[in-house]
Amino acid sequence: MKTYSTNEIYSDLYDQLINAVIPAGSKIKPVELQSKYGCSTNTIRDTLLRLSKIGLVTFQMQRGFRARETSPEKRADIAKFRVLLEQEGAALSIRKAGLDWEIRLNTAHHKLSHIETLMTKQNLTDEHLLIWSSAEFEFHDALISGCESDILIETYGHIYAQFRQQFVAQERDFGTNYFESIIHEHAAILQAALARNEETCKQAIYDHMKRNF
Amino acid sequence: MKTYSTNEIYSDLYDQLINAVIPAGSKIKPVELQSKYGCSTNTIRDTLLRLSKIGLVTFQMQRGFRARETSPEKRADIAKFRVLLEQEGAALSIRKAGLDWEIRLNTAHHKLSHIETLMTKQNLTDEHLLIWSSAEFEFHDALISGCESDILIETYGHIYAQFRQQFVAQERDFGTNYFESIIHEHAAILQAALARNEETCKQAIYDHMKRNF
DNA sequence: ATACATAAAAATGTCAAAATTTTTGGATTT
DNA sequence: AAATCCAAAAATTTTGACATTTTTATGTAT
Repeated sequence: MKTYSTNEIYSDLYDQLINAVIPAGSKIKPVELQSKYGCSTNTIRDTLLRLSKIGLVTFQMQRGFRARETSPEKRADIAKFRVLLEQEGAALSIRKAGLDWEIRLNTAHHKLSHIETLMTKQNLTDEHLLIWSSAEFEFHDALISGCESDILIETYGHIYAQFRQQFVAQERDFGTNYFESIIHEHAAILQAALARNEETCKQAIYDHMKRNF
Repeated sequence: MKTYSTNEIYSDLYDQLINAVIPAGSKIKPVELQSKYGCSTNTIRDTLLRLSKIGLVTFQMQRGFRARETSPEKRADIAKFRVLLEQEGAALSIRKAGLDWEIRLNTAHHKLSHIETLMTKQNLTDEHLLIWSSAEFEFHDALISGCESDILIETYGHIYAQFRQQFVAQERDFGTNYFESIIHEHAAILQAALARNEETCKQAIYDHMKRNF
């Protein structure tokens, strides 16, 4: 039987929350996870407290933990907030960042579009989805990485995680069309960013997200 | 000797962090707090993990806890991010909120301006500062309360707390002028909000914060 | 003196048991 | 049938001891 280090417990739970293996809104009981991870309930508690920092888990005194709730309203709320942060982060990057940023963004986009092209041709496994998911984050993270605001980047990371949590269970109807659309959307964002066109870039970010409102 | 409930430990530490009794950047050792609060180190650890959710405390595996670091750059960063969130929250409130919001905002402003007027006349005790601080938050919180975005409101709360933590130690040179200035700034925000003028309100928010950039 | 290795001390993390609180399910009353 | 009460069960929190890791202090070699 596999034994888990605390960090492994953390990232395993993280993945399960992100991929809705632990469904949004469901109760999370330390006792039930104890046997799986081979540790005490306290270690689980500790880990869940750390996950509550990024908002994947909610915590109430004497009532324990839950995977963060979801609803159509909450999904729209997160999506809109993500747009606000990403637009600001991208605009600041466009204004302030240098060549490093352009290279980083380009690289991230290259990886992402490679994976996305694959995914229009093959039927998609969970494995693919996991790789895609992290590549997508890296692209968006690269986009805002030149903004020179640590707190914006930190907060965006939390919101992106929550966004995944809320939507992943939702859109299992990916289909070929979906990836073909977002290939173009990501390309539009990249192009506007490299052209240093703030308004076009903001618009492209909005267009990329608007299906989720 | 006073005994503390866990919630009291939490809010006591919260206050100490907000008011820089625990200075920004300093190490926080559970063992040292244990005797003061009359509990085990684990309970302190638990509480500190919860405080790290709102960003007042940073945590690193195997390295324990610190009050969040401060520096001129970090202060400017937090202040600018606060402007972003508050401008968006206020603009959405202006667009969406109804009479309830106006009343709530007006009430909060009334309280705040009363306290601030007092503070131009008397010399200010820590007691006053504590009351002012919570009234100030209530006003800004009321301003964005009509935005219909839970995640924006939640995040704003965290950022506001961090803002206080970063700045309270800084501007001990309050002086009479300071309160006379912010009385006008708060009034300008209120007036623009009630007039439903988004751009003016955003500008007033910016003006209120710009001394901190 | 500087750098490196090592031992002692301090701090942090993990555990299992005990104490506390909440939830559950059945019996009783309205 | 709905609401209230109670006791048993389950879940959560707290504790103190123990294990691990990091930090500090000391001594040795370069």
